[in-house]
Amino acid sequence: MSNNIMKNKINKSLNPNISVDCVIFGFDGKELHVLLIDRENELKNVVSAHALPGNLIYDHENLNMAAERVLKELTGLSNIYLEQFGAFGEPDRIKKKEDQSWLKAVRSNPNARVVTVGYYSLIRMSDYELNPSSFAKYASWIPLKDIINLPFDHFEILNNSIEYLRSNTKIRPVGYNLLPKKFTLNEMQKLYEAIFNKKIDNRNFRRKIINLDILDKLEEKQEGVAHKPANYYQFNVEKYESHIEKGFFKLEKTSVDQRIK
Amino acid sequence: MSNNIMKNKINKSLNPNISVDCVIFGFDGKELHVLLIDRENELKNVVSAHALPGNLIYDHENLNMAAERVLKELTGLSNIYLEQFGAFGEPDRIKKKEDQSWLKAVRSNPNARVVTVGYYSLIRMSDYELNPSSFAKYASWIPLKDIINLPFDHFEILNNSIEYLRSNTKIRPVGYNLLPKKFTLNEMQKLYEAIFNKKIDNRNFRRKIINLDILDKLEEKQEGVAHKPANYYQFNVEKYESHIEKGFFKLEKTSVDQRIK
DNA sequence: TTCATAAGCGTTATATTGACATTAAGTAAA
DNA sequence: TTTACTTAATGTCAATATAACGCTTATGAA
Repeated sequence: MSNNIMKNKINKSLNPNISVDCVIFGFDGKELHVLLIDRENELKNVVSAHALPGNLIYDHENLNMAAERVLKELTGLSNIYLEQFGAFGEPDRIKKKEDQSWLKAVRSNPNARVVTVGYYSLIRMSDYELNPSSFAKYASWIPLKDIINLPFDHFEILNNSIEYLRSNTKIRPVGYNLLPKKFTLNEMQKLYEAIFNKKIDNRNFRRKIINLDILDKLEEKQEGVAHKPANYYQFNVEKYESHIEKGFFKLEKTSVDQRIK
Repeated sequence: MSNNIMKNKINKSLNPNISVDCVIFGFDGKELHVLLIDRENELKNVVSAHALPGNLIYDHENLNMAAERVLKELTGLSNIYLEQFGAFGEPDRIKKKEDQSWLKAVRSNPNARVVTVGYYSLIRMSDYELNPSSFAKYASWIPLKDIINLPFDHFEILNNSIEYLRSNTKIRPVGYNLLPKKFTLNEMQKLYEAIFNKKIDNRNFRRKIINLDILDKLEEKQEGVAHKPANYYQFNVEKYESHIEKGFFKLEKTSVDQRIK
């Protein structure tokens, strides 16, 4: 048989049994958001308009490539570092009644059993929210706390990704991907509070972060704020990288579980 | 074994694109071992006789069930707690030339693209090595350090599982599943040294473990050993469970990388 | 001028860590 | 029965990290 024909065939074929789903976290300085696609563009009358960006993979691409491609196709985002956090394979995970009409609309084999691989990423919302036209028609940032259900097993996948994000944050600094280039220590603290949904003592947080020696203090300060202006900081990439493998963040005992007001 | 009958039966509902592979770690008091199946029972002339126990999943079972079933079918082990540690989906992961004959022998669709989900577990070798007849014909314990290659991407999967095991061990005590019911503190220390492949200061290790307050000191001592007999300890399951989420183990700086003699 | 708001700082008591060396208890061999 | 051998078991100190805690400062708004 001809390799080329074979190849072309394969290249175009979506594998009916394997998909990827992406959980993209964004931070706006106050709370965590998740990037969800808006399925109303594809079909009216779906029960829940939002869903995680995800789709079947091609047989010629690996899982990372698939996640990057799917994310780009569905949200316009590209060059995003994605990290795998789990595979989800309940046999009935896409069998819910309310999900069938959408499945039939977008899948050529809507009854196939699909195992999905979850990827997650942390990005600066500000890098993308300024130019929403590129993808806002199909995707939007939804505050994490407002997401109370999702189609298929996406809500479970989302919860898994949060657990993963938290345990990741305990062993490495995560702000580099989520915060703007320049940020204040309080913004950083709020990020950590948002991730853990806990309050953190500001004096201890500052001391810990400063002692990590991964930030450079800039000359610049906030302007136009009705309070003492905060100093801007930025990550020192070199030092940051060298700390990534060391493990560094523990919650203190007093940062008990409590909703942040 | 009636390979053909099995094959035909299974084929009706085996998903050709999704498999699970299991990395079962065992500890004999000295070093880590991995449970590998012996493919010579199925086919002569394979390049590497050993492989991770793994196979395609059924469409009616979830990933955990599949891993448990596959493990039991290939090694005889059952009631093993398995934990997922990653999905592996390189398009060419089962395309190596030397793996094709074996694939053709055991798969009805040997060219299908397969994404595999890795599961791992830690077990007491002593629970199983005493009764090898149950599975030793098809599987055997291989010292981790002796495993230098494996078919497909199994070596990469194995290395991933080790990384996972290590980071897991840093945040929770792992001995419960690997050590015998009764064990000495030195056995436990050797387990940690085996996992991290580093030497640990015995005084500091003892202090840390004792301070965790997850062990009960038994009245019993070693007998018949040509040195001061060590005290036996066992896990206090209640305390152990309550510590699991707390995170507890850090390597000290002096435990630099070095082969244990 | 005062007010409201968030920024930014410091100390103390406690707990944890790492580094390090000697004695104890048993078996085996002489 | 003495000695040798082997692994078990223990203690301390200095340095570091942690948690708890309240007041002052800089700015824009009223």
